[in-house]
Amino acid sequence: MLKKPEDCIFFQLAKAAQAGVRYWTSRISHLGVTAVQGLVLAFLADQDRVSSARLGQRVQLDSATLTGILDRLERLGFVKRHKNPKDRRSILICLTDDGKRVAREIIRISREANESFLKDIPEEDEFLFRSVLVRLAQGE
Amino acid sequence: MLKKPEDCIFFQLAKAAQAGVRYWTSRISHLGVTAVQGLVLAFLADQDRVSSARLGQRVQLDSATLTGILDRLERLGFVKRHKNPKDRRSILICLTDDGKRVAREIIRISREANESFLKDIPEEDEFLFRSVLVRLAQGE
DNA sequence: GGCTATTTGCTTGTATGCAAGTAAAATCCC
DNA sequence: GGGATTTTACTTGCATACAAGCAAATAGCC
Repeated sequence: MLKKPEDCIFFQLAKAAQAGVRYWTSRISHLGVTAVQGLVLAFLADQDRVSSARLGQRVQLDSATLTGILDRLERLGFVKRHKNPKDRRSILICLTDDGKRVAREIIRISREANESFLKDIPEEDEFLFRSVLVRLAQGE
Repeated sequence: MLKKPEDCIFFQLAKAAQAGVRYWTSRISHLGVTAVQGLVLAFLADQDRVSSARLGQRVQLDSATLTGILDRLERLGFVKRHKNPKDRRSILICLTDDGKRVAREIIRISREANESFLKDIPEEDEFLFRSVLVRLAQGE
């Protein structure tokens, strides 16, 4: 922390991310899903019938965490676990029809939500900001 | 999400913050504290003998969350809850001698950790990046 | 073929976050 | 002065995160 603890990058990152989760949650909670559940549905809409391991790599979620999230998405009726005939260890995560509908709506909402969350950030700063985020996320 | 879910700002923020927490954790875990516990100790080193409410405002932590964190810091012997003679509802959070030692060490580590976490980010980009983080964190 | 190492999804235990609600104490307002 | 409102710290319940470890299944290697 330079002069104050508030200057610590880990604090600043955590609080900005929390603000993002709060905002994103407020935009999709009426669909009955949480922020993370909504992101997982969006990833599944982009690539369906994937193994839990592959989905976890894509969403960058621990297998322990993902198991719980899939449990809840399955209980909500948005997702189903299917057997993988090619590999009896793995499962194939599939969106249900309901899941597909909700996922499409989430993707629609996300466009507007991204824009309005960043409305006070000049366009030319946004590109740099996002690229730093991605660089830091990869960073190790 | 523009073309891909990975482009969603809420996803990018969350993953960058997670990487930050992982890095920060790896730097201070030998002291026996978690990432958040370490930040709370740093805030207490900056301002000791504060009420839980005031500390919560400063660290931007929910009172429910802070209660648990203080429980664990107290169990570790780094913090003590004292009565506030001026207001019997509130408590004064105080660093113990051990807590002060650890907090000083954490602050020392944080300088190097901030620098090395951001080592691939050009200086001129860092200022803009941090200012956007702070703006988004306040944003509502 | 058969033994070993790896992969896969899961469980358990701990630590945040946050919504909702509580009891005690202080404050407001007439 | 005293009732209504607000503040304070806490509790409960749920949803991530992640370390550690498990059993079943597959892949690698001799």
